[in-house]
Amino acid sequence: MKEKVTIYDIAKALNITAATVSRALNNNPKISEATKTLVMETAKKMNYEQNRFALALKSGKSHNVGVIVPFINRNFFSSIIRGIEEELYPKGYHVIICQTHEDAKKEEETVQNLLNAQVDGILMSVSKTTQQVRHFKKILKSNTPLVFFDRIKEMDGVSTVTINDFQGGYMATKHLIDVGCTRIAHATVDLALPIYKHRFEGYKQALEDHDIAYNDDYLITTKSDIDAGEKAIKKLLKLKNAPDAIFSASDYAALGAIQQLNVLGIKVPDDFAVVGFSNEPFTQFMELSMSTVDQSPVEMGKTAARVFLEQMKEPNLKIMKKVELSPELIVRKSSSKLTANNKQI
Amino acid sequence: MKEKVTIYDIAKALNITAATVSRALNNNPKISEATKTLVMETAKKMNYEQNRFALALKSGKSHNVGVIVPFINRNFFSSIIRGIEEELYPKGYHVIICQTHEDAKKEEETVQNLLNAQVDGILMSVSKTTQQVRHFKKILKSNTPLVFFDRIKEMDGVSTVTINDFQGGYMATKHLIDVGCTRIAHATVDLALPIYKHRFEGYKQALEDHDIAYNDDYLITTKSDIDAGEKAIKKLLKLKNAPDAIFSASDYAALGAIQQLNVLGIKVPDDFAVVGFSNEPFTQFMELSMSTVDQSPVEMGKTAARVFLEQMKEPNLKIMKKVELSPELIVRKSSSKLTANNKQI
DNA sequence: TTGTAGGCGTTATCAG
DNA sequence: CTGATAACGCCTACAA
Repeated sequence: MKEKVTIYDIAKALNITAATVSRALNNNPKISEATKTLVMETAKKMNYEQNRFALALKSGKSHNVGVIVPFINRNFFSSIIRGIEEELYPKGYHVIICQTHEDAKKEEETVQNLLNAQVDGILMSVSKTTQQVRHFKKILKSNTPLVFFDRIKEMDGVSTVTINDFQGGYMATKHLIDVGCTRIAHATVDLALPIYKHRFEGYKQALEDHDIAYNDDYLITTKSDIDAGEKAIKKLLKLKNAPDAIFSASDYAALGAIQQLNVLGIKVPDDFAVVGFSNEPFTQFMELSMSTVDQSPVEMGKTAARVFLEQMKEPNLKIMKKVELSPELIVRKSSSKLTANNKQI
Repeated sequence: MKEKVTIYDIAKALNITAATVSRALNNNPKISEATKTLVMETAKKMNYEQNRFALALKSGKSHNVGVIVPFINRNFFSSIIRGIEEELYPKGYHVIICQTHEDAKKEEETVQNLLNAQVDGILMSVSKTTQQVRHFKKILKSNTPLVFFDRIKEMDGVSTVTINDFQGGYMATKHLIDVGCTRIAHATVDLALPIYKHRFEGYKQALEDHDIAYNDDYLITTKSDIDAGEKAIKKLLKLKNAPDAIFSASDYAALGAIQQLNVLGIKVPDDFAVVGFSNEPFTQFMELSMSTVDQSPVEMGKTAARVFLEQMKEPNLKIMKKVELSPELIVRKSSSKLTANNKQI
């Protein structure tokens, strides 16, 4: 009952040869319809299942793709993975997931590992600590399609899917200006990483476009957690000319900021407006819901998957595609002043 | 540069035979240390990587495990997956993830799919709509270890990892009684599913143990979303003898309940206490943070993975293990009345 | 201690 | 249209 049935078994049953069975199963045009249907039927009858290993050995394709993210249980990443899975499953690919824990070394090791496993492609978001690109080059050298999403590393031959972080930063900042804020601080995480750099640049550009001088004191570098947000507020409020708003590149830091503002008795949004980034689920469930920038992660995952599929279609020519999705500003209570010409969501 | 080097290549380079190379690489005791190290070295030098397909074809083991969940981007599940990955990766297994979207048909198909892919085991949480067990039997018949986590189906030969939902329901309800509530409602999702049934039974038992009569009017079946929670509150408050607390088997419904209570101007927790279930991340970030029951999902994933590994160690004997983790009551503001003898977290 | 040969399940090439 | 055969890369009796 449990022994696998092979094409030989069904060949024997029909008094033909395995090659014919194989061809029939693969819809080879030079097989008579008669035997084709005959083979198909008995195959079904005998519960035949193609052995993927044999196929993989022969073809060199595993029909698996590797996905590497820092942590799986971060909503942003798990949503991307969801998108990838939904796009790739119908095409017969399985998704192998690995996490780096933001550790460059683990990332290198994982890449090597997936390469050994002969995945047909690697889709990944680069760890924060990654400096080297050696392991990425190895992927390319092995002729395996590589797609970066969100956290990218500029490299020749690698496709990327990102959102327009500049635009996101711009929108968030412009919104704060629109609701009447004039001293807008920015909390970033690490300006060495493109995503944060672009958000910062968008912030700066929005200020400039509205004749607000950029103030270095208002730029604060924090970790992406609640604690960091609290500290940031403490520090900012000590300034002579304290800000009246903050655009945080991290929802978590923004949350910490709001909590600290509450502690200090400063009214959000009236006395201090806050906008985060990422649209983490909790932002909409907070009593004082948080304005933020949505990155449509599921869509991002689907897009990354589609880029990979395109690449698979043209195995001989190197495609390098850069897709940029548009962020969406979501205005909620934390920045909804009555003076504003904005619509509440 | 990109052609794979095989054991034949390294055999040729050393003027020995591939078999010897294979043995050396596998640390076969009947190979001289001299050739062993020699082989090892040149293998490294030539960047030899074992072809996993060939190995898989020969051994029948893929070193992949399949994980099936309803949705990947639900914190509970992604945390479980995180635990599984962290436990299995060091042992050389890769984790393939698939989602059912709570669709029984998709679940069957996915199982079949993973079986074809010859995964070495399947770890899964059963879809809400699943009635049949045909596909599970197929897994067992193929001699593939099967581990259910959280959402299980009682079946012979299947290991399970769950939390003690009865205890969770009991703790939550007892806590509400402790803070002085006497008319405690319960929102469930589907009593046909073991997890919800057990939570309900815990609820009932706690009432009984404290001499509170169970009231059928207080049992309300909702979906697991915000909307459902709002409706539930509306319905409950129409009762002649309206409840003064609710234990919801879903954090989302609990959230909806709190929101609706706010709309109606009913003070939480003083006039109406709320406890949810699952400890979704948003529950602690709400302005009025929500009491809930934590299920330690990462630990659950790790445990499921360990159960799988045990099973792999003893391939000949059928192990059937039932692990039950303890839930943890997390008391937050939504149920922290001053009258209570509880500690705030 | 090492070599030889066969097989894991498929597919591709070459005949017929 | 179909059959025979080799090959994908590795492992393992069996022989030497």
